[in-house]
Amino acid sequence: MAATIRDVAQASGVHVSTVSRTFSAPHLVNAETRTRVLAVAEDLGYRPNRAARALTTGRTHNLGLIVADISNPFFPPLIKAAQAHARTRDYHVFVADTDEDPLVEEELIQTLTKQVDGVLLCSPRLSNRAIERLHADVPFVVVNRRVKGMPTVLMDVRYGARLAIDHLTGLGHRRIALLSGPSGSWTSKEMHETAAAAGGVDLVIIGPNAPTEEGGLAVAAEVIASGATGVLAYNDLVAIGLIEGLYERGVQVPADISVVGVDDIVAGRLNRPKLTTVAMPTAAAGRMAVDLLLQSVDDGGAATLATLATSLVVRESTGQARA
Amino acid sequence: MAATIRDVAQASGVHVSTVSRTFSAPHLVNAETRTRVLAVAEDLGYRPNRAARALTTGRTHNLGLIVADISNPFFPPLIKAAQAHARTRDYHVFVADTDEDPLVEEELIQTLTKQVDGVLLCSPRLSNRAIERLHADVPFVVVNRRVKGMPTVLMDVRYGARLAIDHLTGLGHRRIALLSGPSGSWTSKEMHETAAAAGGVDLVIIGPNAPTEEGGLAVAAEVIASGATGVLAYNDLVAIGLIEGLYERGVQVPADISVVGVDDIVAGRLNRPKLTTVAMPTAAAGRMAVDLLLQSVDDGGAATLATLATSLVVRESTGQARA
DNA sequence: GACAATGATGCAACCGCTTGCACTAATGTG
DNA sequence: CACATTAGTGCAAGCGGTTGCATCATTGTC
Repeated sequence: MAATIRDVAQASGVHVSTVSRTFSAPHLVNAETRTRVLAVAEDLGYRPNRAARALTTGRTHNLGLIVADISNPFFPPLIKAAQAHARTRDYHVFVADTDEDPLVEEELIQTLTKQVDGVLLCSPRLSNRAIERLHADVPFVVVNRRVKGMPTVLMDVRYGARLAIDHLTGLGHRRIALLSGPSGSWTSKEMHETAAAAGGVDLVIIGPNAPTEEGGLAVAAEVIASGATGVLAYNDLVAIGLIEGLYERGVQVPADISVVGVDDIVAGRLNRPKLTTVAMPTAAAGRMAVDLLLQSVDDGGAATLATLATSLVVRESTGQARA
Repeated sequence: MAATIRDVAQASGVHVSTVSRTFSAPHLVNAETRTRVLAVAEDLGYRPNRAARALTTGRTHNLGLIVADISNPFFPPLIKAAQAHARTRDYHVFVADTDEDPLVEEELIQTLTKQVDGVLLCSPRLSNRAIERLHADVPFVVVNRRVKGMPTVLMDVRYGARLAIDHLTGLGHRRIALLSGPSGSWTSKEMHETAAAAGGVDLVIIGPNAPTEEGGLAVAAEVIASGATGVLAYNDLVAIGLIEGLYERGVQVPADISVVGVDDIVAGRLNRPKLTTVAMPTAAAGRMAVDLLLQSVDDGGAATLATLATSLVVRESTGQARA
C-alpha cells in the first residue's frame, strides 16, 4: 500500500495541510519544516496522487491526444513533439488511436474528458457538429481541420499544393492527376480546391483513396489509364504505393510519370526513387497545438488559428515531362 | 460546469447512493427507479467521473502502454491490438513514448502509476533492477524482455533467427553478417546467441546499431567490406536502410548479397526488392499482454510467461549465394 | 510597552463517487 | 398470524488530496 499524505504528516509530526503545502505551495512553509517533510516523504516513497489532487484543483496536468491511425508515419513526429513540449510544462500527453472510427473517437473523447485538462484532436474524423458538441465538456485544439470557434493548428496545404503543381507544370506536365484522400479529410478538400484553381492544367481527380500504401497501389492502373504525366498524391504513403504499382506495370518514375507526395515522412527519403514531397511541419504543429491548448485551459481560451508554413522538397520522383 | 452525481440525485428525488448504484451496480436498484435516474442523467448530460470513482474503488480502468519509439512501425500494430482488445474489457489504454530515454521512461511510469491499473512495458530500456523496483508501485507486464518474476510476453526470436539462418545457409551462404540492435536490447542478445550456436556459419557481428533505416544505411560499407553474402538485420528498418545503402554502392540484393529482416512491417512488403523477414506476431502480443496484465491486476498476478511463435516470410531480398 | 503586521501551521469542509451498514416495507413460509 | 427473508433505499464515512479561514507566536513600529 503506497504512502499517503497522512502517513507523511504523521511521520513528520505536522498536519496534512502542511505536507500538502510542502508540495504544492512550498513558499508557504518554513524552510526547516519543508526539508524535514521532504525527507520523510522521500523515506516513505511518498508521491502525491495526481488523480486525487485533480479532484480538488480541477487540473489533472494531463493532456489527451487523439489520432485516427497511429501507424500513419505522419503522426509520430507530431506526437513526440507534443509529448516533449508538454513535459517542459509539467504536463503529460496520453495518446489514443481511434482506428479511423468516428464512434470510437467520440467514445474516447468522452472517456478522456474527466481525466485530462484538454484534448488535441489530430485530423479528426468526427463531424464539425459533433466536435462542437463535445467541446462543451473539455477544451480542444484541432489539428488539420478548420472548426470555427476553436483553437486550430493548420498547415498551409493550399500553399504546398500550389508549389507542387507549379513544380509539375514547370517541368512541362500539363495533365495532372490528383489522388485524393479519405472522404472526410479537410486536407484533401484543400488540395482539390487549390488544384482546381490552378490555371492551365488538365486535372483528373482519382479517389477518394485510403491514406495508405495500399491506397496508392490500388490506383496505379487508373493513373496510367488517365494519361496524366504528373501526379500529386494525398500523402507520401499513397505516393510510395503508387510508385510501387507503376513499377510493377513497367512504368518508370520519373521518366514516364512524375509523382509528388505530401508530408515528408522518413520512408520517402529511402524510397527508390527518393520522393519529391510537400514537407509538413509536423513537429512544430505538435508544439503549437500544446501551446494553444494550455493557453486555452488557463485563459478560458481564445479561438486562435495558427497556420504553419509548408515547403516543397524536390528529390528524384519528379522530372521533365516527355516531349 | 458538468453535472455531478448530486445534481442527478436531487433532480430525480433519490439519494446519491442510488444514483451511484444505478451506474455501478444496476441490479441493486429497482427497475423503475433506474430508468428514471437514467433519464434524468441523460437529460443533464451526466457522466460518472472516472477519476473520482478510481479514488474509492482503486480501479481506474485505464492501462498505460510505454514504448521507446512510437515511430518505429513495429509498435503501432501492437498498440492498436492492445487498445482494441482492452476496449472489449472496458479498459482504455494510454500510450506514452519515452524517446529511447530510460530517465523519461522511469518518470513516465511514476506519473502513470496512480492513473492506471497497470502498465504494459514494451521493449523497455530500463534496467531489470529498475523495473523490479518500480514494480512495487504498479502491476507490469513486460513485452520483448525477460524480467524474472513478472508477467512477460515474448516472441520466439531464437526460433525466428534460427529459421533465417537456416534459410540463408540453405541458399549456400557461408559467411553471414549479423547487424545487431541497440546495446540494451534483449532481442538483439537473443539473436546473437542463436547465431553463435548455429554450426557451419562464418559469423560477423556488426553493431550495435540504431534500430532505424539510418542505422542500416550507415553500415552498408562495413557489410560489403566484411565479405558476408548473407545478412540478418536486427529489424526490417535496418534491413531496408542497408539495402538502400548497398544499392547506392552498386551492390545488388539479392544477386550479390541476401538480406533478411525481422518484424514484417508493412514497408518491407513495399520495398524493392520485397523483404524476406522473420514475422513477429505483434498484434497477438498486444492482446496477450493486455490479458496478462488484466489478470495480474485482478488476481494479484502470476508471473506467467507467454512465448509467441514466429515464422519466416520468404520474399525477394534473399537468393542463391554466388558460386 | 501596546498594537499591528507577518509568517507558519492547524482545522475542517470539500472535490465526486463508492460501499458497508441500517432501516423499512413487501414477500414468503410454516 | 408471527417471523424470517429479501429487495430497495438512505446514511455517512471514507478515498487522497487542497484551501479559505482561524490561531498563535514573533517581529517590527511608534
